[in-house]
Amino acid sequence: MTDPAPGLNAEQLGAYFALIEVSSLLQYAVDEHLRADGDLSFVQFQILARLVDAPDGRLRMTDLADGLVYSRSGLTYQVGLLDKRGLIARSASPDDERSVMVTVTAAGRDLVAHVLPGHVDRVRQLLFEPMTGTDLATLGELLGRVRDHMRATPPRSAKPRARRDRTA
Amino acid sequence: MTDPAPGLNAEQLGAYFALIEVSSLLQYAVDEHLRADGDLSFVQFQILARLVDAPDGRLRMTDLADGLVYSRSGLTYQVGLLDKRGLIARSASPDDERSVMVTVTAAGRDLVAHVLPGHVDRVRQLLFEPMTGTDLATLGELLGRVRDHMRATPPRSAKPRARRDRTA
DNA sequence: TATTGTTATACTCTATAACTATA
DNA sequence: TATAGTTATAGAGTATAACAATA
Repeated sequence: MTDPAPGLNAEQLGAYFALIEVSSLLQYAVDEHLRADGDLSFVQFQILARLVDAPDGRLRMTDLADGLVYSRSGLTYQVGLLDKRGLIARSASPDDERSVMVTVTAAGRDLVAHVLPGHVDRVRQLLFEPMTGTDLATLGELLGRVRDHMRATPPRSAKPRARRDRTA
Repeated sequence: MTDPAPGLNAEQLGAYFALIEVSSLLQYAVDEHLRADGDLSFVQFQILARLVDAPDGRLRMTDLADGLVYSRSGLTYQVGLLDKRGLIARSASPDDERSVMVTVTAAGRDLVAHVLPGHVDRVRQLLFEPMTGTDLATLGELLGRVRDHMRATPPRSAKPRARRDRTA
């Protein structure tokens, strides 16, 4: 900072900070709405949304953990909360007895449907209102590319379970 | 989702999700590094970075709270932690007796300097590696515009203190 | 032996509300 | 009365490690 910073120029720094700030503000606004309108945290909403999107509304715990930047125990905790509220159901997987299938219930789908319009409103108002169609296409392509790079590159949240060499 | 979602088309949805995912992965990686290399959370690093950037390395608590999406008490807590470690110092403001000036200490500057190269490395590797120069310029301009829009538009984190009508 | 998931636990963080002091 | 900041408190969330069960 101050003087350009060793390695990132001013332009890069600006883009980096803007990204952090934009996503923070967006998540803050979206989280606030989800809690008020559906008593859901953003993480819980993401879990439900993924399930609604999945074939038959079902995913294994592991499939859920991937994609969400999340520890296994954290996911168990959140899924447990959703389970208590009857928004999802857990069942044994037929193929692999170790796995747990998570399925959205009708109530879960209803809640997502209830919450989605307002959610989308906020996103549109905050994120997309100041964009042109060209902006949108550019941003989507670019961020998609970056995401793939991040997912592919090096250390993922889905890091090997048994390793503890986190330098910490 | 599934069917385009009421109000956001597939392209918008993709950009939205990519943004959330990219910033989550980035923050996760960056946070991990900061903790390992400097025992700092991302929030703490942001506080220090803002101070290092400020004239005379000083800002009022209120100035710090703006910009960071943060409650006042949360900021007091984090600044308190930094204070205990001798990375910042607090003092009364000469002009306004109510205000508290926060100043980075030499130790704080040293720590930022120590941590910055690795921090920047991660950001560059994850975020900027898959970008062209044009991409960078575009992204910076676009996100800057969106940020200004978000800051200007409606409800900010710096929301009026005395209001409690949060629909909650 | 590796993988899936849960649990127990300990801790960090965050927000709300009440409070003090100054403008 | 409004603003700046702190504190007490209480709760949500997260991660680590240990554990059970299946592959």
